[in-house]
Order: sequence, then C-alpha cells, then structure tokens
Amino acid sequence: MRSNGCGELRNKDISSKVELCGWVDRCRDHGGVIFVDLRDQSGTIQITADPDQGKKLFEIAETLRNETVVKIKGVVRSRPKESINKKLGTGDIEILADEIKILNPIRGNLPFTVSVHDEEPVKEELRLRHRYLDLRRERMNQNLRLRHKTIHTARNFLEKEGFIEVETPILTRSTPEGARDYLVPSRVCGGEWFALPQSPQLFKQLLMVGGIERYYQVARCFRDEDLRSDRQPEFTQLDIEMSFMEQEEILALNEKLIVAIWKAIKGIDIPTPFPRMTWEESMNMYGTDRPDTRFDMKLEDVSEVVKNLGFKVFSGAIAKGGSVKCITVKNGNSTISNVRIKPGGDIFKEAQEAGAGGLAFIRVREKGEIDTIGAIKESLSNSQKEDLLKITKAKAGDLILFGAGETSTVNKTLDRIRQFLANELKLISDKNEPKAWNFLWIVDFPMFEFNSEENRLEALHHPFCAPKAEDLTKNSESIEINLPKAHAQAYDLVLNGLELGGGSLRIHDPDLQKQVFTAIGLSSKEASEQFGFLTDALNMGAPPSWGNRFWVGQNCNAINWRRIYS
RNA sequence: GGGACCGUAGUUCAACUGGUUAGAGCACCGCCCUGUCACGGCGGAAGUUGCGGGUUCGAAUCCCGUCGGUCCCGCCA
Repeated sequence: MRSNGCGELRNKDISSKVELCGWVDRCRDHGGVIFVDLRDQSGTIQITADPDQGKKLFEIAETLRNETVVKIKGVVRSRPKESINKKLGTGDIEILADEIKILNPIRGNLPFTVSVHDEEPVKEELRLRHRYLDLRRERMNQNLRLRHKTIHTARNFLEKEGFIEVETPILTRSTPEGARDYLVPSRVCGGEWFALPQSPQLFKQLLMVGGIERYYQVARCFRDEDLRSDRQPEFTQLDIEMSFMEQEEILALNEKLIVAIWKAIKGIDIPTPFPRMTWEESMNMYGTDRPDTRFDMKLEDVSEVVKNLGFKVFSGAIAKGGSVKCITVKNGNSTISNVRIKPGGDIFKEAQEAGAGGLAFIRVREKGEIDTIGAIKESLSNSQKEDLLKITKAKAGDLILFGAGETSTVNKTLDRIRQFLANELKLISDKNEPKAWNFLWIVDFPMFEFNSEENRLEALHHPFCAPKAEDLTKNSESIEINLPKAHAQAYDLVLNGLELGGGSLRIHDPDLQKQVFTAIGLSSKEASEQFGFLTDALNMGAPPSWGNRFWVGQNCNAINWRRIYS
C-alpha cells in the first residue's frame, strides 16, 4: 500500500517516486500552493500540492482537514534553500504530490487536537474517551514503545540467564494479603467467588518447590483499593523468583537487568554496584524508605540540642518520646518567603497535610545572627544556637525548617516538604528529564511494624519473608522473643524517590513460617485454613528461594517505571 | 469512608464585589493569498454557563441538593 514511512525519507531519496499513507498533521493553504504535513508512525514529512500537477489534485488538497487519512503518490524533491526546515528530520526535502486519495475524511469536530505542535492541556476524561486520538499523539505513541522495549529487553535478558516464563492463574482463590480482592462470581459453583490475584506471590513460591528454579512472568495484578494519581487498580509487574541464591547474587543479577534496560531505552550506562542504605539510615536521613538522593536537604536530628528549651513545642515533643528534626534549605531566605511557611502558606499546608501541627523556622543571617519567631529566639541560648548551626551546617542566607512531634510524623512531614521544595526549586529535573538516575538499594527492613489501631504486629513486607538469621540467635534467646525485632532479608530498589520494586528471601522452614504467622496474630487454625497449602509444601522439600518484582509503569511516564503499590 | 478544589462554545481559558447583548485563542465554515512549516489577512457560525431548586429587581457568580471530574487523607503486606 505504501513504499516508505514518512519520517524515513532523506536527501538520498530525491527523485524517487514514493507512495505514503498517514494522517494529515496540519495544512498550510497559500491559495496558489498548499503544504500538508503528513504523519505516520515513523514521523512527518511535508507534502506540496501544486495546481500545475492537475486541478483535481488541488481541489482534493483544499478539502483536507487535520487527521484526515490519506494516501499520497508523488516524487521526493529538495526544498528551495531558503525553505529548509531544520526542526524536521525530513526538513531538507518534500514530496511533490501527483495524486492524493482520501482514505477517510473527518466528519464533525475533533474533541482535541492531535498535532505535536499543540501542547494545550486536555482533560484526562476526554483523552480516555477518545483514547485512539490520544494514542496518535507522539508522546503517547513513544510511551507505548518505551514500555514494549522495557519488557522486551527484560525477556531477552532473563532468557539468557536461564529463566522461563510461566503464566499463573487469574481466576484463583482468595488469600488474605494486604488489599481487598476483586471478586468474580462463579457460574459453575453457584454462590462461590473467584478472586483475582493481588500478585503471583504464592504461586511463584510453589513453582520453586516444584523445581522450576528460575521463573519470571509479566504479571497482571489486581487490588481493589482507592485510587491515587500514581496508582491503578490493575497493574503489571515483572515478577521473578529463583532458587539457591545468596542475596549478593540476586542483587547483582537485578543490577544487570536494570543496566540492560536503561542501556536499551536510554542508551545510558548505569554504573554498578548501586549504592546501598539500610532502612534505618534511610528513615533517619530522609524520613522515608524511598529517598530521592538527587539533592541533599537531609534531615538532621536536633533533639539533643533543644530538649530543654523553654519553647514547649520542641521540648514537649521530646518529653513525650518524639523528636525534633530539621532540613536546611540553601539560600532559602531569598527563595522562600515568610508568607509561604506561615499558616495559610503553601509550604505550611504541605506540612499540615503530612500531619504536622505547625512549621517552625529559623532564618540564618550574617555573622551567625538568626531570625525566627519570638518564642524560639528568646529561649535559645547562644551555645544552643551555635550547636544548631553546626549540626545543620547552615550558612548566612539559609532557611532551616523544623518538624517536632512524634518521630514518624516528623519524618513524614519533612520528607514531604523536602520533596515539595525540590520540585519548587527545580533541584531534580531539567524539563522532563531527571538530572540523574540515582538507583539505590534499601536493605535490612524490619520484619514487622506495630499497628496501634489493631494492637498487633504487621508484616512490613509480607509474611513469607525470611528474618535475618543473626537476629534470631541474639543472646541465645528463643526465636519467639527475637522475631518481633528481627530484620528481614528483604530489599527495595529505589530510583529518584520512586520505588521500582523489591524482593526478599522466602521462609522455607515450616516451623519458622508458623512463628511468623503467630507473630502477626494469625491463629494456627486460621493459618492452616488460609495458608495450609503453603506449609504443606514447605514440608515436602522447599528450596531456599529469592523472589522479587519490579513495577512496570502503567502510565509510561518520563521514567516509565512508577510506584503503583508498595 | 472523610476532606479540598473544579465543571462556561468542539476545545483551552476569560468574564471585577451579583449588574448591559457571556468574551478570546485554537478547531470549524466562507472569501483572499505560490514557499509556508504553530503560515498570514478579512469575515462568519458556534452557549440550556453540568443538572434541579432557592435567594434577589437582577445569578456563570451567592445558598441547598444532585451528577461528573481532579487531588489529598484513610486504605494500598
């Protein structure tokens, strides 16, 4: 039907006869000559309709509208020197049309414009209703290709490493994991329901017991929870599980996979090994388990300095077992006004959203002088002031923002403000491209987290992850006593503040698995009802195995990988 | 489940404190234009201001209800 792609043609094609198909991106009608930008998947080229080539041709060209589907026959020719368009890959040449055939005209109004030149925002709802038009747009088209390339590269890589792709069931039984299940009524077993899998977690463990050794799957997962802008109820993860591996081996393998993907999609060589940080370090320094390390503004704990301060917001927080931490905004005095950090200001609101009661601040002036609210200034001694400036390394012109209260709230608040300011101050990206690709392993996650509402421990990762052996043998006490404080043999991979995925060593000892169930408050009856099949399997020769998964971004955004769930 | 914000032409937005006939860009239609490339010029058509009710001399604007959407909290091992 066609001889070339629009975007492929170059000077070397001059004088050749071509047949092109595509969509009209834009028309410029000069009365005596009409220029048509013709677009297909490969790019755009200018078609010139000249009345000398026939009256009929010109009449058809006059009727063309944006997005009309056409087939064009013509000859490639060079453009006049003064008309060369350097912005276009095909800008040296054009097609002199001798036949234009309309394959499908446009009837009525288009809901939005498709052309790459149009950058007007369009409501999400409209874009979804007319997804086909949206996909025609360059950016969306590229996103789908990016996603394809990512998965294609992963498949090739895993194939070479001896993995096989296995599909696990979609219509399955409900296993109580974290989220609500999507349910599907069963016609055959009236009154019974299938659940859609929240992840292939248990299936892949059973595959390991089944001697598969190296499995992967591009797996669809379903979780019936409320949405967020970066969360979807249905998402895809690259799911991997392998037997007989040490942690170092699996981290190295993951790094190789990531390196291969970034090489393929960005042409970038990511250096290995990736840096590592323990969960505790990350929480202390960044207030989150997925820190964005492209910029500094680390959290500093100043509890020791201010614990006896007359300023009760600070000293009171510490007396109640909380802490006072702060971040230092370089040159914040000139970039951030008081209006923004006082009640009603946007930065203050961010702090409130995170649960903070307020947002204390100190502005550092010349010669170690400070500006702040009266209550802090009056109660701060000279040596305390000096200690603060020493810990924060704040210089004249810098702004120090404080969080005080329960440590988890303080962390959450400062993490949020840190990210908010990084965006505002443009510390993290130039245009749409990140300033760096900072991959980071977070290791040594705690096994459990205390849920104060339900008054019980919860698995931080999931209840199948193995605790670190040395944590269990501390002080030669029993496993039951050491378990709640143990660290998991689990890791997360973080990129620029986004959690790309993570993994862990599975428990393969049925007794230990039972202990973990007990620790999270699952009675042995419940455990055997819900996970009996798993403990059965562990009794019949389960190998030690590591599993992990990466989120494959639903939105194929600038980075393609996005946090969906943790 | 809770909170904040939004809904005006096909579309993106505007319309002061409630005050004349609800405006503009793009798209659309017509006319003009032979080197533009987000072409340009002149003209035109296009609106139940999401829907229903209320307050008022007067409502896009204020109030109540309702529908739809965006974001956030809870939730998402």
